[in-house]
Amino acid sequence: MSSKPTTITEIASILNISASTVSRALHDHPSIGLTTRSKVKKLAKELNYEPNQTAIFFQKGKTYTIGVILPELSESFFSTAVSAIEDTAYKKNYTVLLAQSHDSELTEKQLVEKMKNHRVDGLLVSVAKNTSTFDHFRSLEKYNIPIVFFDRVPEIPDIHYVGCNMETGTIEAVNYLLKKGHRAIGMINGPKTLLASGQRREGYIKAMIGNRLKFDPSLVVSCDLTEDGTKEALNELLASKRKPTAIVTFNDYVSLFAIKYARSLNISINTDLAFVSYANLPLINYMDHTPVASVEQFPYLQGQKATDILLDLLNQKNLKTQEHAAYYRIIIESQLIENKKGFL
Amino acid sequence: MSSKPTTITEIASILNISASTVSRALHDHPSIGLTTRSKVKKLAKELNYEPNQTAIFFQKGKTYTIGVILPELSESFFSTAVSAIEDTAYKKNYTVLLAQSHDSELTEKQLVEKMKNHRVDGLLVSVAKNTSTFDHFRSLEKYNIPIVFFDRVPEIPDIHYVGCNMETGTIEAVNYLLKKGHRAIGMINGPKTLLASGQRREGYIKAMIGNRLKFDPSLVVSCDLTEDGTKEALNELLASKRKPTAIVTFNDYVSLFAIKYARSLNISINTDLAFVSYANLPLINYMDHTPVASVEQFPYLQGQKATDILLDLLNQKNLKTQEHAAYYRIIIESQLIENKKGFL
DNA sequence: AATATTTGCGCAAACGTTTGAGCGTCTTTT
DNA sequence: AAAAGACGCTCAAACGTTTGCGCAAATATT
Repeated sequence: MSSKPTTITEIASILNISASTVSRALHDHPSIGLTTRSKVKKLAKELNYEPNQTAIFFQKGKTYTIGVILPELSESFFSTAVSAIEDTAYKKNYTVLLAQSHDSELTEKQLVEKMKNHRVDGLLVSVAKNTSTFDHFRSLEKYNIPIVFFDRVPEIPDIHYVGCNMETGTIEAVNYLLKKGHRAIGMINGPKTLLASGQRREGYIKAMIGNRLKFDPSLVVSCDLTEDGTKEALNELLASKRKPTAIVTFNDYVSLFAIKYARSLNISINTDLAFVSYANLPLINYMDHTPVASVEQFPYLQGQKATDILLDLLNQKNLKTQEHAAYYRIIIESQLIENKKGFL
Repeated sequence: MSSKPTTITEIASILNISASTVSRALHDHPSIGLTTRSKVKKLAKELNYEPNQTAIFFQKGKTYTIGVILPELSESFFSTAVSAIEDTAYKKNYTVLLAQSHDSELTEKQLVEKMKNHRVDGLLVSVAKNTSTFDHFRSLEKYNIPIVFFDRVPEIPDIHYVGCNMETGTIEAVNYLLKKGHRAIGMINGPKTLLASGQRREGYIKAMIGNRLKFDPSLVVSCDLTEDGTKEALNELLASKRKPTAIVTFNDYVSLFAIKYARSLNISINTDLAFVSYANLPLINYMDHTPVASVEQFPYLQGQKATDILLDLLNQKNLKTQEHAAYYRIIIESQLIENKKGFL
């Protein structure tokens, strides 16, 4: 019934050769003759030999596991990012250990500890929205566990990351709205701890100034990304002197919260008040009242790049290249996508 | 810089005792005296000792990894199920190896092979929608790797599974519509390979007959769950002699596709044509035109139960209980949830 | 024909932990 | 006081693989 898997040693004893020869033969080591090599491979195939990964992991002192810590798996952005991470890692025989911080700084810290204990080879992190200290990540580097941040990148120096530059997309977004005739353009931004919030703000300012318009700080408010927070933010904007006719929101969820609330105030979406957002979630395809445009952040690409970088770092470590040249800072340019829905 | 982690042997040599004593002390083995035990634990804490998992995995001949194969991670149902699996597994020191079949039978087979090679201890599977043969799963059992199916459960005997009984929810759904006065109730069902499709059909029939209504087979059509397939199915229903005033759809996506298409035909949703669906996706909260009710399938609970069962099976295996009593068949009753939206 | 080089393989150690068996030493029982 | 038992610890093997080193035989170089 439960036939034990074949081992290298068994193959060796059957062929009356040493285990090391078998190992080398299977790895096409040049010092093994063609005849024995083919004999070994033939028998291995016959016996359905599969290398014992746990033994290899142990022997190599590596787990071939990369940890992934992100806020919320059920968010479409992250699940497609994970999908990319998974695909990329699998191709190089790496396994993905997944964990969600649920956007809590405390949980995030605990997870970092757990990952360390699990001896992951490296870590991919998208930080919780309110994480304010970053010592827990620094400590991992002491253990020689490289970290690559993606998407939610903290504003600290000397880290590897791949992020999406929100500035370009934001400039495009504001320009788009200006072209449509809007002048009072509001922004519901995210928490100030996030790099992306700063970029959005910068993009907003640059676009305004680039069009010889003055920047009105009261039109940019931040929120905590919750439904209630969005309501407050929208109230604030609607109460401002120059009532905006268009609003750029931090992401699609905020946008949908805002749209929902605005409709409850009998504001007609995209005629009285137009929305532009970020993320371009698939659920937008099902909606009736949606942002007129959305800034795509390329989650699959981000996940892929981040994993590539991490695997590269792990190889560097292998090669004992103590001085890795520099920090990877991959920036993907965001891109405004106009929302072309059917007639809905 | 890269301080190597402490090992049991190091602790042993510092205290001038044997490694086995240290190991036993840390595990509170009764044969170790109180004094040495506390000495060991104290030093272990000081040196920040963390057991080398790879060594333990290797030694125990287990990977402490459970594989998860599911169709699509980005579907909200599965991502919350994975969330549950992850949580449950982590508590027992298990790691989750994730893979997506993208609803392809071929990919699924390849993944099963990969999982075997990775020596996962057990497998959690939700099958691809068109998987028709199941030998690839059977072969794993020969290797003593237990499988627990969840949600998308194949219709084959002698398997462990946790599923959601769609019959009850469907009966509730049809009763609900009947109560609202509908008489011509259509159903857009899923592929016939899925157990859940049969259950929905059964529930539909039982509800009709239970209300002394005759069952009209032309009102139940199946579709492949794609947008185009949904259109076809809806066309078919609309063309039938008794044009339905309400439709029960296989899941929320199908429902939304159908609603989208129906609106394009100028059919007024929930007045001309009411929809009831399954899954109760969060995105429903953002929609304007949604099903009036949805059958909840409890993804978190399913993931949790399935993991519990798998871990239990793994323990049985440990205890060399060759004859495991029987097959786990956990069935969670689905439940109709009325869609109480604000004024939207 | 003698020396140098290559080719093909085996030996043994190493990775860190767990665990059955063994063995002194101290305490208890008769 | 001798036998029996409990206690506390050590020894050594085992898990499967990789890899530096060494050694013989075959081949190539003078």
